[in-house]
Amino acid sequence: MSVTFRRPTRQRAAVEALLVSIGDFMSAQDLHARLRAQGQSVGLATVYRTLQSMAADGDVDMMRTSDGEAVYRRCSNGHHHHLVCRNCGRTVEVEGPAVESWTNKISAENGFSDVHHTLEIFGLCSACTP
Amino acid sequence: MSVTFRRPTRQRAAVEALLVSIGDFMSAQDLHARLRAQGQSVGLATVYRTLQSMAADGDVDMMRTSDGEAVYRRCSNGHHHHLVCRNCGRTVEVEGPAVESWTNKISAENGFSDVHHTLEIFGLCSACTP
DNA sequence: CTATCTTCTGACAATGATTCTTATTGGGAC
DNA sequence: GTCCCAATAAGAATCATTGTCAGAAGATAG
Repeated sequence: MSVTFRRPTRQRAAVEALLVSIGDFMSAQDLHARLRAQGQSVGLATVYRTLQSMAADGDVDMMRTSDGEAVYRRCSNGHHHHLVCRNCGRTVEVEGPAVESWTNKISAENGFSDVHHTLEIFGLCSACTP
Repeated sequence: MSVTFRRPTRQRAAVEALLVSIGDFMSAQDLHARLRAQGQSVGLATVYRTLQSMAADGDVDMMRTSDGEAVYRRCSNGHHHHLVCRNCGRTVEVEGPAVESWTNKISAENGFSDVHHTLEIFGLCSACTP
């Protein structure tokens, strides 16, 4: 568990605060636009770098939308997955101990080590079901 | 199961043949470069369009690498997941009925319908384990 | 507090995958 | 063969992401 030191800067604080206030997945571009709209002056590259370091530290959760764009969210700690509404974007965090053990078993059976996995579920939430 | 009609063209055949002969995941860019190297004249946009339609028809399997690039592979039919070596790229297809039922259960519990999911496992294969 | 060391940041250029545009081609029904 | 329309080629355009590098701002020793 490498907990690299990060300097507390205005920009880092702004990104974190915005993530907290939104509480939902957002792309780096979107985050940057909102910071600008708030009058906060933060560079786009900085937003990217900050999100990457936060993701590396486990402070935010990163996932890719179906078209490959990276989106980030302030997240509870611990490994979990997402149930995402493909219509309204609502996201539910879910845990699956059974999935964890399954991936470990499968990996071991095939001689794979040092594994991690990604699992996302896309569908229509109750509000968006016709 | 919507089986849209596709015109049998030289380009489509070339893409399919190459996917079969390689038998492993490859990006659209890579596929295009190889076709060119073989002397086949196929446009890049055509490769993209062809792969997209093939993926839509279920003829190939699409997954995204950790850096967001889409890669495609001629695949056995049916839903399955992948165990990918992050060092050498070797891929093993795995099936997980338990995972399927788990995602269905979770989705139902949260009121989600019409769901699909993505699951990829990344690790080091036995040959690449130090 | 000041000097200094280092990391972080900002502006913009560069990259690279993917999509768009438009004129052209070729499959297939008749 | 002829006509129609989907498929294609070429390159431009888009867009997320990363690289560059000089300057700014925390940290820390003195």
